[in-house]
Amino acid sequence: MAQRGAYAKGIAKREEILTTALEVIVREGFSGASVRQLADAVGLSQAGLLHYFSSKDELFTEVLRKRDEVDAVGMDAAGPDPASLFDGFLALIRHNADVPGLVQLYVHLSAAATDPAHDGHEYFRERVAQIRSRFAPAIAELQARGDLPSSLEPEQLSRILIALADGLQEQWLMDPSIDMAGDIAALLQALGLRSPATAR
Amino acid sequence: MAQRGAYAKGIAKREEILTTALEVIVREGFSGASVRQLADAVGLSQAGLLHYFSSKDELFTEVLRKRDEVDAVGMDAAGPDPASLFDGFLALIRHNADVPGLVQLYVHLSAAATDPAHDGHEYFRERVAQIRSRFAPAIAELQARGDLPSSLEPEQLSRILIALADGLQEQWLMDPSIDMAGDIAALLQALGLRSPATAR
DNA sequence: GTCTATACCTAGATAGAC
DNA sequence: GTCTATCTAGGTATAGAC
Repeated sequence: MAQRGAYAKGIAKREEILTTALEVIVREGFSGASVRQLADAVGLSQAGLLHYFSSKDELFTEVLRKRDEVDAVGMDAAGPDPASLFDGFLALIRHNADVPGLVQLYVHLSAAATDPAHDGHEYFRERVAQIRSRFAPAIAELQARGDLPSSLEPEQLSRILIALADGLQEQWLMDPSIDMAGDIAALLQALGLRSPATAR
Repeated sequence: MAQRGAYAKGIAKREEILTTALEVIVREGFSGASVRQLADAVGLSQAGLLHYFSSKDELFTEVLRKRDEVDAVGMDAAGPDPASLFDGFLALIRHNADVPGLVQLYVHLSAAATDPAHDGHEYFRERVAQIRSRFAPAIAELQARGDLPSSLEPEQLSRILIALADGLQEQWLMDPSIDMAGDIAALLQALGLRSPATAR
């Protein structure tokens, strides 16, 4: 099955490219990283690299998707308590402070992807929707338990937390001395949440 | 004084360019607005326009500064009550929903300006610092009055509100059905604030 | 199916004429 | 102060070798 073999090889190469790109961005940051630059790192020509991706924007979107996969490993270890979802959320944000290059990529791309014509538009829409659909039930449960104010819609608080995380990443890039996870934890605490993550 | 005259004319032209650019962006949106495009609208060549600005990024940064000037007119009408500061803040955000082009410009530029080499870097740093220095005292006063929880540092809550507004603008561009000001007002209310702005 | 080489296009920057 | 012309960088498209 020559076809099957070649196909599998293509998939593998794609994965290899994404993994390498992720490493390069973590190591050297994303300051206007060009396709040629990444192509060099992978040992391909620029056109060779774009054989696997339809555009620069798609390539970088896939890099983020790859990052999500890697991060999900640590995130999915959420316990039965709804509050533990926030623990994972905060752990992720704490982790972000160790990979400024990826934060740059994320901030840059999420801004560009607001354009419906951008190759990453759907990815970001789905990402927000997915996080919201995870958060909302946990929030509702915590509200029922009296650990979060019921005046906020669960979907609304989800949106707020996502927006807050995004905005703080931007501010953190401008001034790395701020504590992104600390700020979010403090807000959750001020809203009445009690959990390991907000405990100081 | 020919020099003086020429100087004044240059200033005036600069203002004219910024005003026109603002109008164009409001009217046609900022979807990869190019320098040439704006130059056409002003009746100049691309090089002619860049005679007044050192780069594209500086030009667009100045457009935002111009927007701030215009907006400040409505914002500075804050009353003596510290809570009225939030009224102005929310009014501004409500107004943003009427000018998607400017929100696009803001989101795009604030992401790009996280790079210290970006011409708008200092502008955004100062902008955040300025808003923070306005918010913090008002927050402290509201905390003393028991209208906001004291567990949050005033500077911290300032950062949170700025980040939230920025993040919501991004989400709103992705999905204009969300109510940016409504979400922020709901959060302030959940934190205990009572004011005209949060009243429904 | 994988990849190189090359040519192309857009767009910002810059030099120099007027 | 403003233009034309040119330079450069970078993303994209295509032809064709393997």
